[in-house]
Amino acid sequence: MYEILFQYIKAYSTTPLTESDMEMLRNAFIPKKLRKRQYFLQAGEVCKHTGFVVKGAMRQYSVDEKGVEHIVRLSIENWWAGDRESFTMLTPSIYFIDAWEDTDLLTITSADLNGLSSIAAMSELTKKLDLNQSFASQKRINSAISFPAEKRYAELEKTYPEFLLRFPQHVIASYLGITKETLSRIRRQAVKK
Amino acid sequence: MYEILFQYIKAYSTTPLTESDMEMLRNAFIPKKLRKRQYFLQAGEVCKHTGFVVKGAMRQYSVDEKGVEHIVRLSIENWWAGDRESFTMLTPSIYFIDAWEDTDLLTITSADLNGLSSIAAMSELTKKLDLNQSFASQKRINSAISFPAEKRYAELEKTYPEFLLRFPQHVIASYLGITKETLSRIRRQAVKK
DNA sequence: CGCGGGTTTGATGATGCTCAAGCCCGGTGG
DNA sequence: CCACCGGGCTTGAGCATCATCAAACCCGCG
Repeated sequence: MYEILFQYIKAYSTTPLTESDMEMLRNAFIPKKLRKRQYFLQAGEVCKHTGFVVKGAMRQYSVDEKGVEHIVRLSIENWWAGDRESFTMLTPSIYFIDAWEDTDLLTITSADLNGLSSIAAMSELTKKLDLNQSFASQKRINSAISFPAEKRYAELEKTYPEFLLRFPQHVIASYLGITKETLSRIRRQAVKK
Repeated sequence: MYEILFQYIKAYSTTPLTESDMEMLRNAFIPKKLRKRQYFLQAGEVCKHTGFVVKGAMRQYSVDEKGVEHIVRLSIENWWAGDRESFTMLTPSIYFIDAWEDTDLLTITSADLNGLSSIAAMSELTKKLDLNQSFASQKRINSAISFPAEKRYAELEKTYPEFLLRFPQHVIASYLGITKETLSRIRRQAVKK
């Protein structure tokens, strides 16, 4: 279980992990299993843990006043789940996070994560992740305001093809900010070409 | 000129700036003046400098195949201008950045910025900025996929009222991902209430 | 006075949503 | 073995939102 996390950290960092580093990581990260549909976070709560997805798939979404879900983030193996803002600021979240498949996580609290900053590879990792997150967000904002639904779908297909295999269409539609009906029609058009 | 930057850094950090810190900052940050409409960055270039806005207002935007501008970011005093991804990865940018008003910047290269990480207040600052950027992006994505134009405008009015005073409506419209005509009509409706 | 930049208004049409119905398919239980 | 159910996907009709295009207006400024 932890091996996967170690591999992941190594892949992201230039400095190796010592045996004592790994010991610290094993102590700080707590395994957690979620069954399909089980909540990892509910709106209104503070996101006390962030989770590394060892196996499974998760959704992060807001729910509007009409009860419609709007998916802001999807996570599968080797991704993270958690509301970064709530987690670091310890403020109540506006998002729900739940498991879309049965999922194995390695979870950690904000305090424990800060405690790991002495591990060079970890501070390197969190910095890179924050940056990558930033870049991805910028692009998604640009897409959202610049392109029609059809193009955004094509882009998703290219950028994260894994998502299309792991999540049903209505989830993908919500991620793109459109309805499942619209996505269905877009795909029919796309096939024609 | 540098005083404003120092004040800004102090406001964001818990550690004070020493005289030698300030000396380093003065050496690393180069003043630059831009006239209205002058480019700070053009698509295809690598964003070699990021700029702290001492005075003025700037736009960052992409241009689609029809030649339409899509504004992804607006910066005024005490904000930063630059394409974070291109700047840190040294890859060509897809964005244009130009001055909307005559603008005074303090610019710095990626290498020089890294060199400043020895100043505690600076590494604290960049970390906080990255995080804030992350949070803001997440919210904007959520808005873009969840809410109709009218609500997004109301949100902008609440979050960044300064923007409405500094930029003309067609710029705001582009930032919201709608046309100037739509924004004009939205505002007429809003006044009625 | 005329010009340029910005805003407004109207008419028309595309895009995407809502609601409703039907289909497909892989369970589950009689 | 089949009936039924639930989840997901598709299709259609009507409607809301927003874009496009074109024209007019407003106003500060040379």
